[in-house]
Amino acid sequence: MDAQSPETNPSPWMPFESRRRARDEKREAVLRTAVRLFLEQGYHRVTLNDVAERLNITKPALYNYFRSKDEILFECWALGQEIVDEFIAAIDKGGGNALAKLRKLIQAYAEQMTTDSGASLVRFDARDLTAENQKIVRAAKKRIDRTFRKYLADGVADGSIKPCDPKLTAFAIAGSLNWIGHWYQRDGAWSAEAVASRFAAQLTEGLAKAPASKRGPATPKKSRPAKGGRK
Amino acid sequence: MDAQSPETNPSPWMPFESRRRARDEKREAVLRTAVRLFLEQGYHRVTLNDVAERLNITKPALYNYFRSKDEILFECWALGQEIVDEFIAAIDKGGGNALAKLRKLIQAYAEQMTTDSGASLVRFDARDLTAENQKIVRAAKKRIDRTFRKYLADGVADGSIKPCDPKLTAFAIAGSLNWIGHWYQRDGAWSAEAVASRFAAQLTEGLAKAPASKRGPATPKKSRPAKGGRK
DNA sequence: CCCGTATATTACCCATGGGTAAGAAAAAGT
DNA sequence: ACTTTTTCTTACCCATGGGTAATATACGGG
Repeated sequence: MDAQSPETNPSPWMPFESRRRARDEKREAVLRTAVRLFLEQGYHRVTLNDVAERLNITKPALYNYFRSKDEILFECWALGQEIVDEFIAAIDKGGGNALAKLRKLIQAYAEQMTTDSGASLVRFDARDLTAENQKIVRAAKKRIDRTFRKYLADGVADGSIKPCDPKLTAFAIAGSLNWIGHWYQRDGAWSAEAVASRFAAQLTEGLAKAPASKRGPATPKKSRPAKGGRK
Repeated sequence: MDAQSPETNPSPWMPFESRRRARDEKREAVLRTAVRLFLEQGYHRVTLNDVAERLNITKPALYNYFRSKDEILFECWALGQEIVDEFIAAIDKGGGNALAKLRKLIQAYAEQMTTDSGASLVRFDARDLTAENQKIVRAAKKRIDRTFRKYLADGVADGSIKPCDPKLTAFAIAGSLNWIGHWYQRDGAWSAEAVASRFAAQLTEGLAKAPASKRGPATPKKSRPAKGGRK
């Protein structure tokens, strides 16, 4: 993930300097700044002046890139959702039985929750969007939910997961994962990958039918040299 | 806008009728209405006029009972927190080993999440409150978190729970439970108690050291472990 | 160097909604 | 009754902040 130095502005608008970056880069810079501010202070407490100020521009300049505040919010959300859709597609195409796919999904989703764009998926309020965009958000949430339920149901069917109610279990897992977006902070004791792998292990070990010996033994931290993040 | 919800018109201010209820009842009625509206539409989209209108009064009348909008929000939150504090105290005083207490806590907390006052604990944004009230909220959240972690740590210590990281596991459990406040709706297929007991079972069965038979905990020893881990 | 286009700024509009002032209308006290 | 206190209403204030208009500045091509 892009190194965004603390507190500094990665703004393409340097006060008195080359202001000639490509339009898309500026658009993205707006979104990165907006996401950060929305998460820090909450959408309703952040004004467009705040966003603009942090970018060394003025509010009306934002309207060259976006039509409204809620469109900015939506695009922020979309950035995060895009990533989720991508890894869902990748996992779905990949191999493994249902339980293995579920583990991958949990791992990827948990990691996503530790990022700004991931946290925005659960910490933004869809009701701040237009009716049309709310529909899009609802559809996306439904896609995620369906994926979790499908893996659970498939796992029960193929015997890799012990009988459970897919709907309720999906809610339980999603809740655990979404919550990461509320408490995780980069400067904490746990790396994103560490949190994700612990969650993947812990959330599935109660579900696996046979003693989960695929990769991580029941004892968590011995065999996995998962110290610093690879990648 | 729409007509009053047919079943729910607990307003002591009937249009042209007895307006003589006790002050505290009216205060509570304001809070019940406010909680409902805040949950339905979100704090920032609800105006005090909206709240007043649903109570058949006008906005300034609210200021006889509250000093500000954010005080109303805080009192709404406090109603829900009070209940949590009560059952935490009850469970803590009650019997059972750490695992049993954890189950009780999960059950009670899950049920609370299916109520308006419970959902408000996780769906309200503390940043809408004054700095002092934010401190109170943070302290309360910390109390809950400490309770979960304590039961987990005690359980690991007394052998009723298999080794795990109490902090991370507490987050996982709390996340599942808090999420209930986001998806549960009373008119769904599941009763609050049913959801709660399923969660209590499912979230702990992966933790229990011995295969948990339906009711009888594996080892109902007299274990009353040291309680003062830290304070 | 000039002109068209993209981009940014200054200055403004105005709906919204929290909050208040002043006084009417009930309750309660005497 | 009539006075006092509490409760509620009408009418208003005004800071906030999303959004716009008019205009200025930079940029790229001829």
